[in-house]
Amino acid sequence: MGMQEIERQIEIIKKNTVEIIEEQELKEKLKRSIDKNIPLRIKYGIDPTAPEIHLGHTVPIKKLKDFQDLGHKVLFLIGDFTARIGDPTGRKETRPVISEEEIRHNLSRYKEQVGKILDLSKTEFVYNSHWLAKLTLEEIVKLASIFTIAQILEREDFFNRYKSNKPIFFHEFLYPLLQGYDSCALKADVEIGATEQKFNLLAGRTIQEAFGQEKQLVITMPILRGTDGKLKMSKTYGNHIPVDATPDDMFGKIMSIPDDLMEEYFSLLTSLDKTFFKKMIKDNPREAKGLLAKEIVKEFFDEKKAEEAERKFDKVFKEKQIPDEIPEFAVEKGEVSVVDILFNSGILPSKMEARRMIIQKAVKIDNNVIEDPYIKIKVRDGQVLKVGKRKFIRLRVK
RNA sequence: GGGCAGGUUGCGGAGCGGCCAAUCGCACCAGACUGUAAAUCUGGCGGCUUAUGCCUUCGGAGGUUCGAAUCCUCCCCUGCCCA
Repeated sequence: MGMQEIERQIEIIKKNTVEIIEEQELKEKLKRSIDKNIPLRIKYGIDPTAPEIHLGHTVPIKKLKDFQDLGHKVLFLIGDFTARIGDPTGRKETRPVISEEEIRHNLSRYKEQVGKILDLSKTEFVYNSHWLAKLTLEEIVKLASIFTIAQILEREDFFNRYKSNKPIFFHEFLYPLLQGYDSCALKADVEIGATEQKFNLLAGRTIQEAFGQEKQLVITMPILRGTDGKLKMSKTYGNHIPVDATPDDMFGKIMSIPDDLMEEYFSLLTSLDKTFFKKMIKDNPREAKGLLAKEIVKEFFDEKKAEEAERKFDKVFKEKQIPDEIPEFAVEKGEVSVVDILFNSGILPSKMEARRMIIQKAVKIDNNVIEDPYIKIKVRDGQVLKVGKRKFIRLRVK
């Protein structure tokens, strides 16, 4: 049974991965795990400053779920200490220390979101401040002595910044070292991360070895592109789909992705058969996208919610009707400036913007385009004001 | 510590005494076209009760000038080179 079980597990583990370093080590670790009945320790770390998980994060988290289903132990690392440094991207510098309270708050949010994929009762949440805050200077120096500057500069981000005369702060060098040290502290057998994490993940191996531990396996997962179809999904780029979006919102966002992205989403975010969805994308892209959206919503909510989201979506965008529930805004009796309504209801950020929208014929009342930016109207109770394609507001007379 | 080059509206990057709310590209928003797609085309993209008007903005604080993002002084920050 041993060999077959190993092969079975490897097949599941390999799905959707970009790279496994080293596959031979995986076999050995699995063999020992099965023989001795000791689960592998699977590490995955996140940055707790942004307590919002999006579909991009779910790609590696789904891999964790695979491991969990195979009986291994998932260690979900909250990088509360490393967050103070910030994973070097050149975008942000040292971040403020987050408070105990924020951490606790964020953790509950994480659990809620991660719980949509992982079995929380089998997941251990750990904080790296527990060991990193206690490091002595001596230990830090030892850590720093494991790498040369040239090695650290191999990291793509550092290299690019160095080359283009952009600032690299010394503490940023610490980030991969500390992340690697986390692997020691956790005695990780496997660390999972997106491909962009490869350098940090490999640092874990080096550091574990330097500390006399067995090296962790590194499994890299593809980076999901965002709704724009170009850049990686990230809140900073505004192209993300949050896990805790409403079903309707999630559905809508998925429908807005470019066609080219469908295959990637099907493959990384659903468990549908590849031949099946490939054919469907080719034959009927619109239908395929609808199915994709429904499948993903179903994964995070349930079938009923998914179908409802689809219905609402079709209603607004296919049939061009007014959505079921829209926000209301009360206006005075008598003549009211449309610009004022647009601004005061919060639907647009400024009056200038409101005027521009009207000039661009983006504003409609009960489906009649408003042309005059200075017009005042007498509102009838229940009229619907529409801006662009997706902003609606129902007017109520006070 | 010294020398040089820089810090401009979300980002990149022009401007270098008035015509600058500030070229342009990206992002974003709207319209047309559609499958709410994408691509493309067009327009917009600091704010203000409607403006040949006013206010805020070009690292920070002062100053010169009728007038400064543009000149001067000091300060802060970044890169490169030297030590």
